[in-house]
Amino acid sequence: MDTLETRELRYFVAVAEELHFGRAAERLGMAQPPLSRAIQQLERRLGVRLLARNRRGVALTGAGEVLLHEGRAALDATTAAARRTRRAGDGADGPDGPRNRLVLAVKAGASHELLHKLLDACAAEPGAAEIEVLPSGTCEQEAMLRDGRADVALLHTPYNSLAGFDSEELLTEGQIAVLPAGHRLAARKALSPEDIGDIPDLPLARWPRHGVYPPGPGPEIHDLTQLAQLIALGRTLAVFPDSARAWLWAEHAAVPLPDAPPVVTHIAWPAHSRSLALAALIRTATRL
Amino acid sequence: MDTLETRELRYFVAVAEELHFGRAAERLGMAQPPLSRAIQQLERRLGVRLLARNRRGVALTGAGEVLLHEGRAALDATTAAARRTRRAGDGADGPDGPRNRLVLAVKAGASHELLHKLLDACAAEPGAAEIEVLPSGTCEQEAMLRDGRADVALLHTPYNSLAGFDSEELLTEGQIAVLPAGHRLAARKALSPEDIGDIPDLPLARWPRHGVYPPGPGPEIHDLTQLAQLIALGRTLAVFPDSARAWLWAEHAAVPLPDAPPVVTHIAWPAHSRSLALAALIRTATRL
DNA sequence: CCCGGTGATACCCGCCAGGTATGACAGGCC
DNA sequence: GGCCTGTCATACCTGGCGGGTATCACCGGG
Repeated sequence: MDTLETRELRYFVAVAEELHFGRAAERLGMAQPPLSRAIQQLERRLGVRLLARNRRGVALTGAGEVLLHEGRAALDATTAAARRTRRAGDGADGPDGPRNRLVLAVKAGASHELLHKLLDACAAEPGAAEIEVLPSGTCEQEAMLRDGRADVALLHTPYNSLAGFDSEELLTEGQIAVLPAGHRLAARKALSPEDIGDIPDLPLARWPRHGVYPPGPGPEIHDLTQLAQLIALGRTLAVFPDSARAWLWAEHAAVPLPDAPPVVTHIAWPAHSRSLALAALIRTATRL
Repeated sequence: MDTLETRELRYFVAVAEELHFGRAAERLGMAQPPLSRAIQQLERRLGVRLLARNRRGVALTGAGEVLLHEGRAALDATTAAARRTRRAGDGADGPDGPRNRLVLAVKAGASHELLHKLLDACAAEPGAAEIEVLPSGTCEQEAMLRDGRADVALLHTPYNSLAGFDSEELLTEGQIAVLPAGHRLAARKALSPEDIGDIPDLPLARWPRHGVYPPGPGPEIHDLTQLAQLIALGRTLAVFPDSARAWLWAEHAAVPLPDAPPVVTHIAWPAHSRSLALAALIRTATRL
C-alpha cells in the first residue's frame, strides 16, 4: 500500500523520459499494454495523476515531475546499494584481513599530477585500500558516485556540483585557453573570457553537460584526443585548468585566462559513507 | 539480474536489524521460511554472502553491513519519492495555479522566535508556498528529510549533521544550563561544561540520539514538558541554546555556558531539490 | 472517409511470492 | 546420554499478479 517497488519506479522513469508508452516499453524489453497497466496501478496506489494523456503523446503533471526526480534518486540509491555490496563481498578476505578496495572516479585526462601524487601516497601508506581508478566521461563523476559505480571522486568546481556529497578541497588552479600554435591570438600574454567567446574563425568547443551538448557553432567533443587534434588543426579552441598543460602538443599554445573563475579540485564521496578505507584515503589526500 | 527490488531490501534490512529470521518475519508480517528463502535468493543474485549463520543466531558479514547502510538509504529514497509525489499531487491545483505546500521539520520547542519570524515573513510574501510545520522528536529532522516526511528542516549543529543536505546558516547562539531555581549553582554567573557533568545531586538529563539513550545516571527524557517539570522538581538539569529562555518556568534558572560550543541553526533541504517554492523559502529565510 | 498512430481494455497463462509442515542441527538441562 | 528447545533450511502446494497477444477507442491528417 505504501512502498513503491523499484520495478514501478523503473517503469515510470522510462515512460517519463520517453513521454511515449510504446518506446518506453521497447526500452524496458516488454510489451506496451502491461506497461500502461503498471503505470495506472501506480497512479491509483499513489492517488495521484502522474501523466496527462493527450491522445497525441503524453506529458508530465507536476506530481509526475516530482516522481521523476525523486524516483531517479531512489533508483540510483538502490543500484548503488547493489554495486557497493557486490564490491564489498567481491574479494572480501585477502591474505591479511578483509581486502579493501575503493573505486575512484576521475575525469579522463584531468588532474594528472595530482592523481599521480595521490596514488603514490596511497601506495606508500601501509595497509591502505587498493585504489581502482575509473576514468569517467565529461561531468559523469557525480552520477558515478550516486549510482555506486564509484566510491569517491575528484570533482572540479564550477564544472561539477558538490550537492549531496561530502568533500575536501585539494587544489585551486587558474584556467588557460588552448588554441592552435599558429593562431594570431596565441602570442597574447593573456586573454579574457569575452575575447574567446566569439572569435569568428575559432569557435569554442562544446562538451556534453549531462549527456546533452549546449548550442553553439563549435564542434561536439567526445574525447580529449579528438579535441586535441581539432585544436591542432586550427578548427576550435577550448578552456582548461592550468594542469592541462601536461598533455599539450607542440602545435598547441596555452594562453592564461586571468579573469576566468578558478577551478577547484575536490575529493568527494557520498555523505553517508562510513568506510575506514575511505577515511584513510581522504586523510592521505588532504595531506598532499 | 542486476536490480534489487525494494521488497528484498526491506526484508534484508529487517533481518539485519533483528539478527533473527523469526523476529524479522514477524515484524514484516510474514512467515519465516519465505523470508529465509528470499534472503538466500538475494545472496545468490548478488553473488555475496550477507549473513553468517551461526546456528545460534545470525551475524552480519562486511558486505552485509554495506548493504544495511546503503539499503537503508535506498529505502529512505524510495519512500521519500512516494511521499513527495503524493504531496505534490495532493491539492495540486488551487484557485490560482498549482498550490505549493512545503513541510518544514523543526525540533519540537526549539527556535521559537526564529520560526515565528520565518513564518511571518512567508505569510507576508505574496504567492509564497504554504508552510506546514512538522514538530519532530529529538534529532529526528534528518531522518524526516531523508525519507520525505519533510521537504526542509531547521537543523542545529553540533547536535545535527548536515551531511547530504544543502543548507544555509541562519542563527548562532550560545548555550545555557537550565537548572532548578533554588539550586546552589543557580546563582552563578557562568558555568563550564565540566562543572555540570558530574553534580552528584543533579544528573544531566539524557535525550535519545537516533532512538537510543546514552548511558548515564540522569532521567530519560521524552518531551520538553516532562523535562521542564523534572528540572523544576530539582531532579535534573539540561543544556539548551539561548533561545530556550523563551519557555522557561519561574522555578527554572538559566546560567550561561560560555565555553560550550555555540549552536548554529541551519535551514537544510535535500541536495537534489529543484523546487521553486523551496528556493523562495530559503531566500526568505536567509534575509531574516 | 479511411488510415496510421497512440494509449486503454479484455483475456489468458505461467511463474513466483507466500503459506504450512517438517527437517537438520546445536546447545542446555536433567 | 536422552530430551527438549530454539533456530534456520527444505519440501511442497496454491493464488495472485506480472506479462503476453489480440483488439478496441480515439484523434489527426491526407
